[in-house]
Amino acid sequence: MTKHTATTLDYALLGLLCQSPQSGYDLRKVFETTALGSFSSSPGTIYPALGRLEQQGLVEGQVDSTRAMRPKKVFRPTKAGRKTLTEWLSRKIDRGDVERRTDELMLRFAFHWMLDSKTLTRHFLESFLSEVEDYLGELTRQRKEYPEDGPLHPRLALVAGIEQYRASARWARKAIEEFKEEGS
Amino acid sequence: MTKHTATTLDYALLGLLCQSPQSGYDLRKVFETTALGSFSSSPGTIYPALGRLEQQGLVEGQVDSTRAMRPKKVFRPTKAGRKTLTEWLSRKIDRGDVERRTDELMLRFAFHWMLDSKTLTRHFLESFLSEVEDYLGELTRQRKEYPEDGPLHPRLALVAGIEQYRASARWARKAIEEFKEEGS
DNA sequence: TCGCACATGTAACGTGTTACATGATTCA
DNA sequence: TGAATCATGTAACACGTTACATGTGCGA
Repeated sequence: MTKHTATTLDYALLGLLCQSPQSGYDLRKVFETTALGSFSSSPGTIYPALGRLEQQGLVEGQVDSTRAMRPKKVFRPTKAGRKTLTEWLSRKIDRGDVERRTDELMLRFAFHWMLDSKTLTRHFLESFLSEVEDYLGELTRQRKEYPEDGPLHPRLALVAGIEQYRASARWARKAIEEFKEEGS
Repeated sequence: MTKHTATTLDYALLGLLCQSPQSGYDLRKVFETTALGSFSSSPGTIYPALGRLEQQGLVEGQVDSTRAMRPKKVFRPTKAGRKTLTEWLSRKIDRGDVERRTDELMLRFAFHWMLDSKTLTRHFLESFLSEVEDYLGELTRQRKEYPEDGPLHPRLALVAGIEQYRASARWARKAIEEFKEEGS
């Protein structure tokens, strides 16, 4: 029950378990076969992480008793686990998140269906967009201030970043539209 | 001199020192004020990293003797250091790089000016583009196979990823044009 | 003289990476 | 019988994060 700060992987696991209870092995397959791959690699990370979550009382695992031999420990989130996850989902987005943790933000967004609230999702997208636009301003300024005679490659790398964030901004604007309608 | 595997931060430091010799404090400011911020935060990371690089003989630091009191250790890359860096710059790009280390790839590209070879840079961009297109195919397939009745948010998160990689692909195509001309 | 920017470091801690270890079940 | 897949873990290691420690020089 000790209060530890959870890592991105912890939240990813928690989120997946909220979708459907499953074993460590099942979770590994999800990471291997989907775009979530960037959040974990292998047994050495995932099993200890599940153990930690269990110790903290965020998930509970029970050995599947139907199959006698060949144990399989199926984990499901506890009430505290769900609360921790939703707290994370609704956490305020800051500059650091968009600067160096965009992937984590997208993970958060993916799990937002749990909240089942168009308002909260819209709010998430709007503050995401606002931070992205802010940061885009900063990047654009940096590109403008880049010395004319400086090497070409760093400038292009900067442009690559700008284009990526522009793409994120466009995506967010479009997504906001999808959550504009009234209702749940 | 022991052979250790270098981290991204190590290469970032090495690359910056190839641009101009400077102190740990100077380097920290670079990380704080530019888009490179995602690669380091603070003294606790950067000074130990410099120490490691020095032990491995990749950089050498000498205390600025002009200022009597108030020491300032200026680092510059050794020949081995430059070699390590260029080896990294010309390393083959694989799927894992585009899947989970795009930022590192952009860092590599930024330092490509050191190689001073349009051919190598073009080659870098072409294989980057090819891997990105490959991965885009995979992501698109995942989106198509996503169940119709599945939750909306994960699908949108997937689309966000797709759009980001599309932006990268567009950027790469444009950049390749800039390195098409004959010369150096 | 008060505080800020300069300038360099160390220590504890946790976590990801990599590699290894173990054994059951299924299928060719 | 051998290989691949299912299924869960442990151990060594290094790195990043965070917080702390220390002291100089300069400007208000």
